[in-house]
Amino acid sequence: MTQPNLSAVSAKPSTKRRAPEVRKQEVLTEAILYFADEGFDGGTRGLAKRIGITQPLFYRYFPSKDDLVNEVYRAVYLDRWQDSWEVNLRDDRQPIEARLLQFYSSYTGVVFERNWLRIYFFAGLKGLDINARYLRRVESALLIPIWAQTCAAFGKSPSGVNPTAHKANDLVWQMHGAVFYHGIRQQIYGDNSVDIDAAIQLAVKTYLVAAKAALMADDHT
Amino acid sequence: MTQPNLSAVSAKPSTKRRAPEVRKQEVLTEAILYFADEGFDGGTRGLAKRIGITQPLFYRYFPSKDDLVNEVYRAVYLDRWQDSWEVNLRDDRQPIEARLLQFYSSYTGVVFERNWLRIYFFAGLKGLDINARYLRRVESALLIPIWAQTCAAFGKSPSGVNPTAHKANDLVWQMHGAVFYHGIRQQIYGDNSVDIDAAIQLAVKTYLVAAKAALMADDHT
DNA sequence: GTATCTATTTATCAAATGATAAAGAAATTT
DNA sequence: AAATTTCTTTATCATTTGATAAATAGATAC
Repeated sequence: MTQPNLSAVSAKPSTKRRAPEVRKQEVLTEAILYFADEGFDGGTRGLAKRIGITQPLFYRYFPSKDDLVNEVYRAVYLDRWQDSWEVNLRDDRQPIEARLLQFYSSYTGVVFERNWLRIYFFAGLKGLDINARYLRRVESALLIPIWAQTCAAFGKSPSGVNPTAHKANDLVWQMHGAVFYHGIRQQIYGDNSVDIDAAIQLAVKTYLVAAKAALMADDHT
Repeated sequence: MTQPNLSAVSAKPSTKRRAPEVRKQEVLTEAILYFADEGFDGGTRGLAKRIGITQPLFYRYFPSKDDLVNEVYRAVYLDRWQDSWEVNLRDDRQPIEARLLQFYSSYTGVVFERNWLRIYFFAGLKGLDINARYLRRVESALLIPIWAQTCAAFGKSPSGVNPTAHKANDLVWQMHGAVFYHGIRQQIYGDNSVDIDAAIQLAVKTYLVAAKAALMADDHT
């Protein structure tokens, strides 16, 4: 009945024992990749296999799959926000165009990463409030400051501006949307003909021209 | 053992017998709504309940769930393409601005419908080629013609244009992306502060200004 | 070296999934 | 009205899912 040699041959040379914090971090790191690939309906067994552990081991580190998913969110969205974005946008030692180019270069470097964007859309489709919350932060911490800095760069005060037919931030949203759309095409649709840098340059340039025109139009501040 | 009255009371007054074509269409129509809500991982039992039939009945009309899903795609994407888009964009009896406004009004009316956009993203995340195929059609049938018409409107020939730092269609992609992004915010993220019409007007206006500048810049045709 | 602790696995569960076969019921044909 | 066709349901299956309990095995303490 006993097969002493078989167990010695076939068995697992792989999984070593880890310190709890190490293992938990390892699980979380792999979970990000896994859920980005499979969506949140991806099975815990598939994830376990990818890590090289057995499926019930999750439940020592996370009470339920939902808890794991929530930690994935936190890791992806909160931890990857860079405060330097907000700081650098306000640094008026550099011209506004340079600041915008630099910001979008850094921002898209984070946001147009496959995991980030895919998880973002999985969350949006699932009706979670992650996206709305994130967008609110983007608007208040990034887009509104961008408009304020743009106004300042052209010697205007944001409050005194009377936009012709659109709300003040619409131009910023337009630039942001144009850039973001290229990331979607690249990462979600798998279109590899997209040139992000070119898109950023064009969007920023177009934005500044349009903003200047809008700000100079009502020249009676 | 027999409960004659119970069956008469509780039983199903709902499901009537239908002609095959009618039922198949009914299933397809509801499947679009259902998969747009739940994603393609939504269960066949949930869909059956929503229609008011039993789950095995699907397999009389569709060999497998995958086949049903494929018919959903076809119905949503192929059947909703409007040839008038291509025609009207080329109708130079109207100024280019009016044509663009009219086109995006009609286009977003179709594409920014909840079902359409959600299924589009579910497909994209699942790695299906629907999106890439659709985008190729958008580019060849809509965006490239838009650029050609724009050039014509400013008295240029598309081939003779030497764009400064970007490819010829980048400006069109930028406009398209800015508009599309608003649909995403509205339908995927559930942001109801989005004003699509305003976004269209701004995007078209900005595009035409930028295109004019780009076309007039290299004035040596 | 034995005992204790804890990280990991094996075995297992209940629920849900896509799918099939056979039974039932509403039409239609004759 | 009986027979036949076909639309629909009931019963059921094999897999897969998230999750738990008990057994194993690698550490550390004594």
